[in-house]
Amino acid sequence: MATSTEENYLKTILHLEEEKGAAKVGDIATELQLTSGTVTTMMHALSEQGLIDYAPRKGLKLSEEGRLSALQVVRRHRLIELFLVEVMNLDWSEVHDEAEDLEHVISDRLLDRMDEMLGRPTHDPHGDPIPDREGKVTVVVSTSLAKMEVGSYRVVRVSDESSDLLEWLNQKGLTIGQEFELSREDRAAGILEIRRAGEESLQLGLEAAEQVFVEAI
Amino acid sequence: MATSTEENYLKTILHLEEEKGAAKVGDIATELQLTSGTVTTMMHALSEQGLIDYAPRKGLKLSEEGRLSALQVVRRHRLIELFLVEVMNLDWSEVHDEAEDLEHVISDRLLDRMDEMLGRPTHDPHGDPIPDREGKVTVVVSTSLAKMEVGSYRVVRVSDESSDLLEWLNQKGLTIGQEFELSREDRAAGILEIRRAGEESLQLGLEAAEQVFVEAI
DNA sequence: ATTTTTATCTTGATCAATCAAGATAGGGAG
DNA sequence: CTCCCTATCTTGATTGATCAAGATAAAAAT
Ligand SMILES: [Mn+2]
Ligand SMILES: [Mn+2]
Ligand SMILES: [Mn+2]
Ligand SMILES: [Mn+2]
Repeated sequence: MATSTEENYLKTILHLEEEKGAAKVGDIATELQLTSGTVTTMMHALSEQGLIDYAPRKGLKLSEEGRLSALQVVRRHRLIELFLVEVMNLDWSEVHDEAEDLEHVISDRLLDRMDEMLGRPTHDPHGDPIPDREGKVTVVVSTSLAKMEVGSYRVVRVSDESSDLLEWLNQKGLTIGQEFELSREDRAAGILEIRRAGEESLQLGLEAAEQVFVEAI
Repeated sequence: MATSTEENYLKTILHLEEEKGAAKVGDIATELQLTSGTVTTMMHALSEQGLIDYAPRKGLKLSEEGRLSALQVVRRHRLIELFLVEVMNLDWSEVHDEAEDLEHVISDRLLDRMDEMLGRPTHDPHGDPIPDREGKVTVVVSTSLAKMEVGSYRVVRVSDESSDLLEWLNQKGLTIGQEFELSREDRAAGILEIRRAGEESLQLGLEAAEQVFVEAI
């Protein structure tokens, strides 16, 4: 089996492929906070194991086997996050780091118990889809709030990387499923205004809005 | 902080000190399935960090700090085991291995949630005491069933090392708290006979009885 | 077509954890 | 008092993961 280090590389490559179409050595290094030389070395190792197709200097991509492995890690990560929120009552802002470690040690047995206990859920606390045991993923259609025009929207997904933003969103009640009106977009000032029935209006910066994904309603 | 490898060494040393009075390099090697040279190297590292008092060739023992660290790992291990049995509904025969890994990655935060959820328990599923946050441990008084004479007893603790034995005990209803009568001890043949009201009598070998700890009633 | 830039690669080194093989110290046997 | 046995130690090597510094190739700029 892949070591936890390798699992983290695979997850990062999958993430970059989904985000930017392809994973480059430099991007992997940035995301994992490593030097590119270190990443190059690991690319050889992963290639050796048939987890990626790697042509030095030309590019790399997950092999079918690598993609499945990566999806299994993502599945573990997201199920664990949901478990921590639903069963352990931790806040959605504090489960990511914990899951980052647990995802590498939890047994299939225990994972299945969690899955069962949670009723075979399809989405994690941040709105990300949970791959099923075969690696199938429901696509979540959504656009970053930062790109939207004035109108009515529903929160569909939130980036789980910034704990601070998650805390703020939670405090303001901007959780998954929440509906609201984007009442003003002041691109020059980089500020958006959000309004909900019976609530005070809120302002948030574009950088924050980048992390919130919505669908029109 | 100590690495998981170091945590496992500390736990083993604590175990040996409790079991045999002192931990020797060779015993640590046997228990962790390593060569003695490897253990010697780690002894220098642990000594360096002030976790053990080590005099080459003379002996070693946990320092106060090392003892507390070891007890924290044991606390994590046992709380996790209990959580897996009580909350996750895993069998007491399958939680040890899982806890062996989880004990090194779980956060204080999550551990405390488990502790809270379980009602600040004092004993794990096998009857072993759970050290409190300060490392205080309730002593469990018990003797191995293998050493007992015919009479009435209550199961107080069971070794958690043999998954097979745990499964068998569970199937026969010989769980913690269970009372029974030791009706025959045939030392020559290495067989003990156990009887309970309204149940068929059971036979078990001395090696198995070694692992079951009881108190007279 | 050259030159320059820059991402990627290679190399030599380090650190943790480990083993195999051989050295050694100390407690017991004679 | 010497010899020997055995547990413990030391040494040299390996593997995984990493970095710093320098080499190189492909793309971009001139
Ligand atoms: Mn996450
Ligand atoms: Mn991780
Ligand atoms: Mn255990
Ligand atoms: Mn362990």
